[in-house]
Amino acid sequence: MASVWSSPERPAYPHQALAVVLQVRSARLHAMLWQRPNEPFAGAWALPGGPLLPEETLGASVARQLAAKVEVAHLGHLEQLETRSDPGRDPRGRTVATAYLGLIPSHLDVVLPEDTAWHPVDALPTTAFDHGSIVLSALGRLRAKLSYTNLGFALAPPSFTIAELRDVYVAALGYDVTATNLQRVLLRRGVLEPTGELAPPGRAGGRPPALYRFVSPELEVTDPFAVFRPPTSR
Amino acid sequence: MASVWSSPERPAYPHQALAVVLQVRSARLHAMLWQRPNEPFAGAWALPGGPLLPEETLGASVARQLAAKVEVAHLGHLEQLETRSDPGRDPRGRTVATAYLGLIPSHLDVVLPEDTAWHPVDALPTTAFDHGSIVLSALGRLRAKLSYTNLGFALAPPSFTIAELRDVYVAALGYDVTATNLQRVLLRRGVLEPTGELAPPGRAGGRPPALYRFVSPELEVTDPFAVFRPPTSR
DNA sequence: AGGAGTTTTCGCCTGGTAGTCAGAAACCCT
DNA sequence: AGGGTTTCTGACTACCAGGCGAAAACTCCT
Repeated sequence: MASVWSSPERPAYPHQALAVVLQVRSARLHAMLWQRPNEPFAGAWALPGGPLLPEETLGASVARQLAAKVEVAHLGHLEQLETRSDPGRDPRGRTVATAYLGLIPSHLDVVLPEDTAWHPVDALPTTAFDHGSIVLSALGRLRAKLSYTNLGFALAPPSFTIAELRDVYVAALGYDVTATNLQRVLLRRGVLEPTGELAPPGRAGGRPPALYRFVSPELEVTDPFAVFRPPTSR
Repeated sequence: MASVWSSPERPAYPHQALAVVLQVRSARLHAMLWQRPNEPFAGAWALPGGPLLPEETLGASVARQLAAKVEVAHLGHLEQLETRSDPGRDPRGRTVATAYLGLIPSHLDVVLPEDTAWHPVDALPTTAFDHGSIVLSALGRLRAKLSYTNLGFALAPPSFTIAELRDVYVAALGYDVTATNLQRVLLRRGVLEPTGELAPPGRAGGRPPALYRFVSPELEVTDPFAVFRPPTSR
């Protein structure tokens, strides 16, 4: 055991950082994928990513690789997901990959390179390597955190009406939610606050909706969901 | 970007698998650590772990490294935590480490090697590298999952009284919980079931408590805690 | 054998939160 | 001015967690 430390061994394997970048576009949740020109998996769609450099953290590596695709400043959130190490995950030889989850607010219109495109997560094309299952893993993480954190800030525009926010949540969660509940819950938790302004009504008329914003652009757990929580904490 | 795939580059860095193994002992939550004999961090306590071998998954690697310390069959649960990649985390040179969380049921009396010992998590000794913060990360994961999954099965004996189970939860969570609530909640969720047997009362007398067991030894999410859940799911 | 002490078990009550629904409010268009 | 549309607000219901106290079941001591 100590030998590991006393002689940091050479090899290991190429380590790459991958990113599952998600955005709500046209009321559907999309993942960013690029199409592989070469074997293996030529023509299949893969997650953006690349090798970890000598003096780089994984987080910095992901950000650097993504810079080739999008404005990194557009990322509303970036967090580590999991590390895949199956020796057979790349037919050419062993690689270890650490996947990240990246989120882009829905109001940003991202210009992608030629080989890269958005794909609805509920209708993914043929994917390369284990990237399909990594996308599913990212989806699970996003959906869980949307419910018990304020993570919505990373998917929503700077300000929005409750109806617009509802569309974002419906697309991301994949099931219907009512605007009434969304508003009441997020307001009580202190996740949302009104800006004081109103948005113009739609062309069909209707009462002008109030505009809201997320109170904090930092990830916070807003529902402790600790069922055996101590009496004083509630 | 494609170059990454077409020529799997050499270097990368030594990749190791680490494990935070936790067990409730004498009503306190303990972490398994071994004392480093050499520099750096000579005398400090470190997490068990070691290098990833050529044909090994990270999960298998962790299990193999732990076999040097404990019976792997004793592990009630093992899951990946996170991957640390800070270039400065090892003063001798760069390493990347993937940490796992391992749990051992409280009734097993694990015999540890000479250099290895259990330490209460609320009074950790001086730790090596970034291992102290990794233990804290594991703690957070355990405490969260105890509340919304059936993870307790990995910390508790095969059968137990509610009072015994309460002691395990109190130790693991770090705060007081009432036996009444614990019983009612876990029973309603279908996590616990009575064995039908009774345990003998303590030496002071008292009503003989019923024995319970966890219904499933597999990790399951028992509280969807999805606040915006669809109507039918409840 | 009976009573005191101990521990578990069960039922009731309370408070807080999510889900539903209907009506009021505010605006556009004809 | 009135009908259509959308948002907002409040009331009602259901469910669940937390707290408390009484009843049950047992041991020990006298």
